[in-house]
Order: sequence, then C-alpha cells, then structure tokens
Amino acid sequence: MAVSVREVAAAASVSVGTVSNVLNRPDKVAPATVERVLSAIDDLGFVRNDAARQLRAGRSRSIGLVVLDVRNPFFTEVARGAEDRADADGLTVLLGNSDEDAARESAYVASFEEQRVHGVLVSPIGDDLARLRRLRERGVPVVLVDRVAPDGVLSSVSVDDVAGGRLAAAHLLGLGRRKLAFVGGPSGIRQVADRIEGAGLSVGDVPGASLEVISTEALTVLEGRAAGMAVLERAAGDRPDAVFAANDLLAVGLLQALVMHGELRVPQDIALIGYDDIDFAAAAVVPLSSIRQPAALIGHTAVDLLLREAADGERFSAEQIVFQPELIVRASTVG
Amino acid sequence: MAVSVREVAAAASVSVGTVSNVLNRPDKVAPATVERVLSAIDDLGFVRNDAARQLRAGRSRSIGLVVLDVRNPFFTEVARGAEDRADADGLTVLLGNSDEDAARESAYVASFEEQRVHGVLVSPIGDDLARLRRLRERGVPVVLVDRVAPDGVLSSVSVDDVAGGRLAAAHLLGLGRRKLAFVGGPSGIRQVADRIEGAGLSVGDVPGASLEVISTEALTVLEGRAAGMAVLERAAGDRPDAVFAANDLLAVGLLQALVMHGELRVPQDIALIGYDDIDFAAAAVVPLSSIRQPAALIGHTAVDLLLREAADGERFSAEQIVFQPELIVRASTVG
DNA sequence: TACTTCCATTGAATCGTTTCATTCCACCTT
DNA sequence: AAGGTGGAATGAAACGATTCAATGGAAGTA
Repeated sequence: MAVSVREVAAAASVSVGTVSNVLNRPDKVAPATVERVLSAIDDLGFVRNDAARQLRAGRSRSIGLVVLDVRNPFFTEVARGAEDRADADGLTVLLGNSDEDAARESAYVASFEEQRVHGVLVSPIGDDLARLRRLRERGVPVVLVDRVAPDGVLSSVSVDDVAGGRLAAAHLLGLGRRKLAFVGGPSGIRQVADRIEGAGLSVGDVPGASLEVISTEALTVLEGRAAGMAVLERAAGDRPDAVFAANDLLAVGLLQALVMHGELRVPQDIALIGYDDIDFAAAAVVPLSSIRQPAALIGHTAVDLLLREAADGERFSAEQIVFQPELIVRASTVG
Repeated sequence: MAVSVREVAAAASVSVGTVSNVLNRPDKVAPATVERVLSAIDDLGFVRNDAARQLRAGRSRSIGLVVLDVRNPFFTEVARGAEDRADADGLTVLLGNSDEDAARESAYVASFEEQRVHGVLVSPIGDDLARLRRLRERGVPVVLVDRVAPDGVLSSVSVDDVAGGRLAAAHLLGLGRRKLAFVGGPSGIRQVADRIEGAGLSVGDVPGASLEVISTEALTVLEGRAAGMAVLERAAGDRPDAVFAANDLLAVGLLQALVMHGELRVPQDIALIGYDDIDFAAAAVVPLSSIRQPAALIGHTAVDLLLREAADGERFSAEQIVFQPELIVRASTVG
C-alpha cells in the first residue's frame, strides 16, 4: 500500500541508495538526479517511514519528559523551555503527564525507553528512584526536573523548595501572622514535603507561631476549593490567619472558596501566598503573592544537562543544579 | 550494545519466535518456558525496541494532535479528553503545539505522517486545508478540532463559534451596552473570525449599537494586557462600554490592565466577557463571564470520529459534529 | 594511449521485532 | 504397533530506510 524508497527508486530509475542520498545528503548527488528523484517522490506521494529510520539509526530523535500535571501552567512552561532547547539540537520533546500517579509515570518512562529516546526528564512522584537509576545504568541519560536526587546519583535541575517554603512563611510571619496553615499534599511529593519543611524552619524561629498542615489529595484548583470550604466551616477563632499553599493552583482554589463566600477577607482575615507564580496568579480575584520559580529556564537547563550527559557517555558524573526561588509580593498578603 | 531478542533467546535456550510469543501471547507458551524467558529478559535488561515493532506493524500506536496553544487551558483540556478516549483503545496521543504558526503546524503534521500515526487531529491556523486534504487522500484519517472544514470534505468536531459570538454580544447588548469592542486576533484564525461575525450579527440587530474590533497578535494573557493598556489610554468618552474577548486568556490580561490601574471598574465602566470558560475564569480578579465550550468532550469526540474513519478505510464520509456553546454569566458583566 | 583521479551511483547487508508455515514430540486411540 | 491429535517451539522472511564498500565512467595527466 504505502510507497517505499524502492518504488521511488524504480520510478526515478536509480538505486535505493541514491534515493536515500537525495533525502539525506543531496549535495552528494548530481543535480539532475536530485530533480528526478524529487519529482518521483512527489508523484508517488512518498513519505519516509520514521520507524525504519529509527530502527537503523538505533535512536529516536526525541527526549521524553514526564511532568506531574500538564494542567499546571508551571509545568507547561517547563515543557516549553525544554522544547526550545531541544529544538536547537533538532530534537523533539515527548510530553507525558503522570497526573501524580506513580504507575502512569512508570508507564511513560518505560515507553520512552522502548522508543530509544536520547534521554528522559522526569519530575518523579515518590522517593523510589531505583527504577530511574537502573534506567541510567542501562545507558539512558536521566535528569530529574524540579527535584533533587537524595543521594546525588542522578542529575537534577531544581529550585530550592526548602528555601522557598522558608521564604513564604517568613513573609507571612513578617506581616505579624502567627497561626499559619500549609495547604498541600500528598506529602509523598517531595516538593510538597520540602516546602512544608522550609515553612517549619521559619515558624520555628518565631516564638508563639504555629504551623498547621491541611492535607490535600492533589495540587489542583478543585482541591484548593475544597480546602477553602473546610477552613470556612471552622469557628472563627479556630481559623489560621495566614495560608501558604503548595502551589498557585491550590491558592486560586482557596481564593475562590474564601472570597466568593464573602465572609472572609483576603488578606485582612487570612493572608494567602501560593507557589510557582503562574500567569494567572497576578490576575486572581485578589492578586496572589507567590514564590516564583524560573520554569522555562528549568526546562532549558534540564535538556542542556541531559545532552551533556548523553555526550559524555559512560563516564558522566551526576550534576545537581539548584536555582533559588524568589518572593513575589502582591495584594493577597499585603492589602 | 543494546540487548535484542536474539540474545534473550540464546540466554533462555529458545528461539526468537518464542521470546516474541512470551512478550505478546504468553498463553501460547508453556509456563516453564515463559518463566525462563522472563528471567533471561530480566537478567539481560532487555527492552523492546519500539521502532522495530512499529516497522513490522506498519503503524504506530499513536494519534497526533496539533493545537494552537498548549498554554491555553482550553486546549489542554481538549488534549486530556482526547487522551482519555485514545487510552481506551490502547493508543497514545502525541501533542504538538503550533503556537499559531503555520510552519510549525505543517512540521508537526509531516512528522506525524512519517511516524505512521493512526490519524491526525488538528486545530488548523489558516484557511488553506489543501495539505490536510492531501494527507486524507493518502489514507491518513484527519479530523479538524474546534473548527469546521469550509467545504465539508474533512471531518470535524467543533463548537458553533458564530453562535458563541452572537451569544456573547447579545448578552452585553441585553445589559444596555451599546459601544461594544471585540478584542482578538489575528483574524486569520477562523475561530476569531467566526466570533467576530457572530458578534456583528447581534450588534446589527440593535439600532444604535456599534462593534469595534481591537486586533491582537495572538490570543495570550500578554496581548490582552497590551490591549487593555491601549483602551486605558483613550479619552474617557472614546472607550467602549463592553468588551468581548476572543478567549479567556485575553480577557484575563484585559482584566489585569483595566482593574489594576484602578481607574476603570469592571463591569460598571466596562463589562467584559471572555470565551472558553477555563478554570481560571471563575477565579479572576472579577469573576469572568464567558462562553463555555465542552473542551474535553471535543477531544473525546474527535478521537472517536478519527477511529471510526480509520475503521471505514477508503469509503468513509466526512462528518461534521458541531456542539453548541453556553453562556456563563459572572460578575464581570453583571456586577 | 595508458593510467590515475574523482565523482556519481549501486546494491547487498543491517537494524530488531513479528509472523507463520513447518517441525517436533508426547500422549492418546483403536 | 500404527496412526492420529494438538500443544509447543522453531527459524526464515518481511517490514523500509540507511550505510558503505565496490563499481562504472568521465575527465585529466603523462
């Protein structure tokens, strides 16, 4: 059914080798021949079979990227940064969405390996990196994204989440708030755990300050709204006076719940700060204070590191790149 | 370097055919043999080569999807819907982002064809569908997403954008507004053109009403902000009293510009309505009225249609599925 | 004219998996 | 004991592009 080089070769009265040369090294072929082959390709509607190319080449021309949540603009931005960088080397980024589910993550990684990608970028869920380590040992470059490897055996590009958590909590404490709540989860996600830890450090520095953890099932707008409703239902004296949300999606959901009901004011009654500083943070009901991460730069750098690892082959050494987060103050904390 | 079935076969003292059977039809192989092969696979760290599988199979197990903008939650949602449906058939969705650039769109479509995908879902930019039609003629199922084919020669799943535009403008007019402005562009994007057309129809029905078009380079938050600043700089009497944004991203940007400056109130001075009803619309500074489109359903239905076309082979007939949009009223129009 | 150079072209071998017609073998029937 | 049955395993062929050593031939040199 489909047209192959063989048929193109026949139609142009040349050998298959020549057709291949026209496709890949046209300068090595006489102009008249190029012309003839090209028009045969056009006439027959020949389309290269990528599977065959890749089989021969031994590698695909892509990089795999697994993110926790494509609906989170932070990750979309990371992906864009990665794409930009990959593009410069003629590579494509395959985007996988784990939806914070370890099984989906594994499935994507496995599929990427079967596709013989140049390497894999992962924002992994749990702390079990054994599988990724084995992948690396099998020769596939792996770079953790938005996350450091605990034992430094894998490369990573991340932002210091402990520092970010500390920054957020210190800001709230600096405003005089004392009853802090952290909203986020599940705590199996390292970013979440680190941000809690950082917040805890800041809170520990201030006598009389407390940090409550309100756990969520996921880092989504919907979960944020639910958490907000839960806070609303409490007795007035029982509510936190400041909330640090694990990411902006949650913060936006919290805002919806808190503000829409009209009973509580942000920031007067409850100050709110998010994380990531996505585009929508500045446009929220109450413009959202947040901790900014250089999303696109993370993606860009991760691909960079990946390609360096791929070039170094066996004798690579894992490298950890850590960016510092930045506090962005808006109306949701400073009315 | 890499381990192949041949080596697994040798290690397990069976033939390559048996290894393949273990992988694909384990019930056809004696349990003891399965065991032996599996452990050989494990020992050697064998990983199937997808390129070889696909070459043999003649097709990939994916569907290509090209969207106008991945950063637009509307398209993310479409993609999710498509993924869900594809998953049910064991297929994967390859996501391409044209960023409203025709060249990037073509590049993705070409790459998808080389990958021998089951079909291609495209939200095309211009009106030149010749290339897609030729693709369809070469036997690759094509379904337009969020867009009808003008001549009905290609299948499509869309929402009636003219109706949506009419709905939005009628709502604004119903509130007593007369100086309407449409913000959006480039008009080469059909959705934009249709929404303008629909708005024009509604405006035409009301004597004394006018519709100005404020053109943008793209449908992004940033462009919306720029358009908002432009409106702010006008003399008070020269400003529209209602704005219909081509999508929610623009509307969010407009809001940022209009409200942050404190001079103009939404909706009192300017009523604002967006399009798509993304999650963030409800959480905006001023909760955003919008025209809702069933994003996930569009993706789901598009894959459905694609698979049907693929099954019907040559004697398929293009089918147009059109959903109706829905007006969602929030504070940005009705204070 | 004989010989070398160099460019264009050739075509068989290769990548790794799947398929399928064939072979093998053990067990059952009569 | 001969023949039959069916489950298990085999291995060569095929998928389609690329590569590379080999070949052909034209132009250039002595």
